[in-house]
Amino acid sequence: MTRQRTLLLDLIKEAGGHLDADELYRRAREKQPRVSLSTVYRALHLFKKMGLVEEYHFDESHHHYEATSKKEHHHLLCLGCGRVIEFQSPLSRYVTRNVPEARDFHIVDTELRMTGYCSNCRKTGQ
Amino acid sequence: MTRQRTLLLDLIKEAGGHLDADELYRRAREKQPRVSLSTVYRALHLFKKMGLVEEYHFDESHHHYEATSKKEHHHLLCLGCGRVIEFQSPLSRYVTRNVPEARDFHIVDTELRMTGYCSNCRKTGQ
DNA sequence: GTTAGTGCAAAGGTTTTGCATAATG
DNA sequence: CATTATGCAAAACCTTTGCACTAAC
Repeated sequence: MTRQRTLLLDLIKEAGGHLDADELYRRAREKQPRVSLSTVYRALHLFKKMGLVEEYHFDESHHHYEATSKKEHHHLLCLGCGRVIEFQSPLSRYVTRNVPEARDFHIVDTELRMTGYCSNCRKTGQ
Repeated sequence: MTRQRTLLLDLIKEAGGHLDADELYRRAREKQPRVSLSTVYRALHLFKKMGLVEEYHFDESHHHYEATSKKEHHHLLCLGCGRVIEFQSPLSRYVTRNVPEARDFHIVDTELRMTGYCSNCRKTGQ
């Protein structure tokens, strides 16, 4: 555990939500101006492997990361305002119970991503 | 509609499963040796916007594309052999019915991606 | 001290763009 | 013939890697 890794993990945890590598890099440099992007990526890989952080594929271009939480949760992405709404739902249980193809599958990870328009954006005509 | 786009759409449809841009490019060149990768990407964007094709985020690096099917379906990815198993499940209905946060959301798209180990890979010790 | 992590810059893979040429309607 | 799509090469974007240097244990 190095100074950089401690900082990065703290930032991820205190962010609550999801960060991308670049945002994490920017926040890290405010505290330690000399951290490099490589360190950020290397730390993210490490944290992911250690199970401390989870990687999400929200949009087409790049990834988002988030501190692993105990509860299974998923994301709603609003196409209007870009807001990301988290919700809890035992989807992996639902799927293992209801989907024959999944029955003899040993599930490691479940990622549900729904896109659409939130109530606000629907009112304002998107 | 140009010669290239017709070919590309045909290839996507006849592939059944999912293709990435590069695979599509390779197949296209077998029929029309001079198509370019740019054309492939431009066509994929267009098809996506037209609703003819859907984009999936299976792994971290690049995207996969698939002809839009009528039935809602999702994917199981085996971490052992790389196999992709499709299954049908009315998950968006399940979520809109059971998740309060989703109730006043107008859902456009639902993408569930589960990773794990298929029965074969479990038997052979992964 | 030895091992592992860092910063920098350069390379990697995927996707996008500018521009002149060619094809479409 | 005007408009739109194409091919090519170059750029952009995100991520990874090589290597000399520094920090951790």
